[in-house]
Amino acid sequence: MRKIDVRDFNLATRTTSREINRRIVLNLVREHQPISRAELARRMDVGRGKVSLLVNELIEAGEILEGEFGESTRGRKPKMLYVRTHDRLVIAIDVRFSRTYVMLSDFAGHQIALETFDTVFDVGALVGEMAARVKRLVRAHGASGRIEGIGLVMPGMVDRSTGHVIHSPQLGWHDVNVRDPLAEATGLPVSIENAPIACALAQMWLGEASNDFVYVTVSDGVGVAIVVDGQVVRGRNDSSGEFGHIRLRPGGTECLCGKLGCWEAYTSNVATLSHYLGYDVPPREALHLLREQRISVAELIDRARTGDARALEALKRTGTELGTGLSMVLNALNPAQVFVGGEISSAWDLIWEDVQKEIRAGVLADVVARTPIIPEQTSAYPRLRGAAALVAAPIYAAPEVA
Amino acid sequence: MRKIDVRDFNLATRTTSREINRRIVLNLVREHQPISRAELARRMDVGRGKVSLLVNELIEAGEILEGEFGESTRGRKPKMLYVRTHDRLVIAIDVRFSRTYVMLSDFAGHQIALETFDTVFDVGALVGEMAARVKRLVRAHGASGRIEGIGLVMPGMVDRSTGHVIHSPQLGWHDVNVRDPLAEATGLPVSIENAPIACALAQMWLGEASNDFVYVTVSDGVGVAIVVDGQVVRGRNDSSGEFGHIRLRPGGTECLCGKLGCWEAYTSNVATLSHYLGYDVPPREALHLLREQRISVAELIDRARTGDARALEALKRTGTELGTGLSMVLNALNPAQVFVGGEISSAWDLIWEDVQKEIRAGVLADVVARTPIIPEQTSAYPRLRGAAALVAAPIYAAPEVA
DNA sequence: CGCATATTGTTGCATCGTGGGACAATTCGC
DNA sequence: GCGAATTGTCCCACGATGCAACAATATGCG
Repeated sequence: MRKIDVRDFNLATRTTSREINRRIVLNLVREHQPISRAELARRMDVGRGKVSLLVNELIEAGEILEGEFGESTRGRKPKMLYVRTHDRLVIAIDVRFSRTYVMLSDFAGHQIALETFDTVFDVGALVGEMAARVKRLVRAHGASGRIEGIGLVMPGMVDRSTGHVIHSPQLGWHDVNVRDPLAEATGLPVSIENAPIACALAQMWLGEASNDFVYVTVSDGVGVAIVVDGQVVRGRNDSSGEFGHIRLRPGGTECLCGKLGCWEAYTSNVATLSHYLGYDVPPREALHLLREQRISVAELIDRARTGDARALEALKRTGTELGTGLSMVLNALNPAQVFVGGEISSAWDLIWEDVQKEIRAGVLADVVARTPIIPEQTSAYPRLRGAAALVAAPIYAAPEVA
Repeated sequence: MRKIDVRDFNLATRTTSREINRRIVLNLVREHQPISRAELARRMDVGRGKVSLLVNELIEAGEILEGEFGESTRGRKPKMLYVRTHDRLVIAIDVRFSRTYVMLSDFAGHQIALETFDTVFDVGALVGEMAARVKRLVRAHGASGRIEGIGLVMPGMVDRSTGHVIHSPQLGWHDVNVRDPLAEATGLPVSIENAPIACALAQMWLGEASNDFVYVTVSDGVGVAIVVDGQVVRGRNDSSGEFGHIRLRPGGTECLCGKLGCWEAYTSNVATLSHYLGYDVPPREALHLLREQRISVAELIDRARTGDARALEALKRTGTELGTGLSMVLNALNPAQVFVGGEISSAWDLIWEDVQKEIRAGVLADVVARTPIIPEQTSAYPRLRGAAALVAAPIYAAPEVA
């Protein structure tokens, strides 16, 4: 039951019904491919006549295509339908503190080629480097299809509508327009998003997520993307999901944000490192060690697996703190699923007990404690898949109505 | 940008476009009444012809009505349109621990008559008493219109779809069906909801709320209703918004829920009382004092206003804790507005500085600290208005599409 | 093979929606 | 009294759904 916003509503025009139904068909094909027209008609509970019309329009538009004939126990064999993905290409870019990743993928997020380079902090230089890589990738592997756009994941706070990076401590940027220069340099449309939301979009459009979930990213900091009813919750100032800066302990450890006792200060990669090195290492110093790759969480996990008791202890401590924070998220939002991304997820078998124990202790109701918590490995490149999803999602999203 | 749920979608039928546009017209009239057909056409950017059709259908259906002629600088005088509310009546019921409130109101939430009685904890007796009051109110004041339904606000966790009270510590109920017996006893449709969500609905449909906000109720406990994009966020187990049981301090004060250090344990009415009486009063005892009306927060506020320094100190302490918790909510959701309901809101002038100070300290970005925090007086009967909104809202809500 | 049966996909028509312009009714200014 | 502006209604072209009939195709069985 949704209230209509009388200052910003969408009237139904003559073609609205058709658009809605066409989009539903497209999504049904996406989820159930291969699927026949008749099967679609059964699932949608409408006549095959209308489905044929809608399907033919989608084929015309290049959204879906007909494949081989399918099997049937009796009667005419169905012609199976697929979403067209293999020859629709996407450039996905993930800018991180140390390195920038540029991937060429198809519309389903399948990797075709991947390049990386050292991130440069000057806007012009960064855009130039990205554009050069894009052109090279397109020249080398772009023959198999059309490039539909660029999805760009930036660290920090971004304004999706203007394409500006509003604030990025990692890059030292304030209100920098990166979308338009990149679009101009490449001639491709660019969508920009921050990392947690991109990861959430990847799960929603290319993964296994339901329509109401939360994606927690654990890296230098801790970010949370909130998805309600299939929509990302952005908040009034594009700054929802800052669970990382909710205070876990009054007068606790100093956080990179300057406040004391933030959740992030106990469970980020920086914090994990601090757990290992001992608390006399201040967070900024631990951050520098991490960034200069003198030590990494991945290495810590290696050490823990090969018998380093202190490393294991540090990870388990992070797990405990992670569980405490997750119980906050669960209490606040009661999502259907929680995804956890970041290096720490590859130590999930080592820390899960500790995570779970804290969740059980911190959550109000037993059913909520049983919310599925799903680790996602960094090796799956969730950020890059998210960048790809940025380009694909608008094609499949529901039309805005009423 | 919303993802379509392929397991639960709504096809556009032949009449969908009309329904969408009719509902938009209804809401425009609701917000801008009195308004003419021509003005509607301008706001909607469509021809007056279509608006006339839609308006006439709505008049036929009894949703809106024509009033007197309006003014215009030139040309034919417009016939003004109004939402029909005065002769559409609603029964609003608010069941609280000590007393139950039964109100007869019109569709706009305007009170026509109000009765109260001591809450009885036996389901049958409670339903009987409620039904008797409803019948009496309808006999006495119901001549002016048709009763469209009953909105019932229950303390604790409710399942809106089944009409069951799943868990109510205040009443000592577990999984009790209260909706169907009341519907049968009165012959009226009954909608059931918990208190925070009802208050949020009242603000959204009868008040000044935007489409993305949060309603914090402070009473025996602390509850938060979350509204995103004009929709209430219920969560997987109908238990979202339990910010009250996020831990503020490890090993802190015992909460009524049994855990230690919950926000609720520091800012509920029970907590405020504890601040006044001194912390050696355990929460259950403070709760009993409150419930037996040996002392109330309203009285505490009176004392503070008449020079009782300890009372003022207790309130300010509650304000500080309230601010801490609100900063959590702001960090987590970045809503456009926050409403605060409960007895404490009538001491807002006394505590606002303390609230604001904590919000400033606890929130990550300055803009977020400037989120409007709006106290709502209990004298406005937000729960009862919410109960009324329960009946009215489905009439005005957007049709579910795609 | 010949035929009944079942299934898929297409076509046609009735009905109901928007889109847009012409038209009558009404009021004000000159 | 007349022109101009404004409101509300009417009408018709076109687009979308809803439904049923129809053609195409495959299987099973005598």
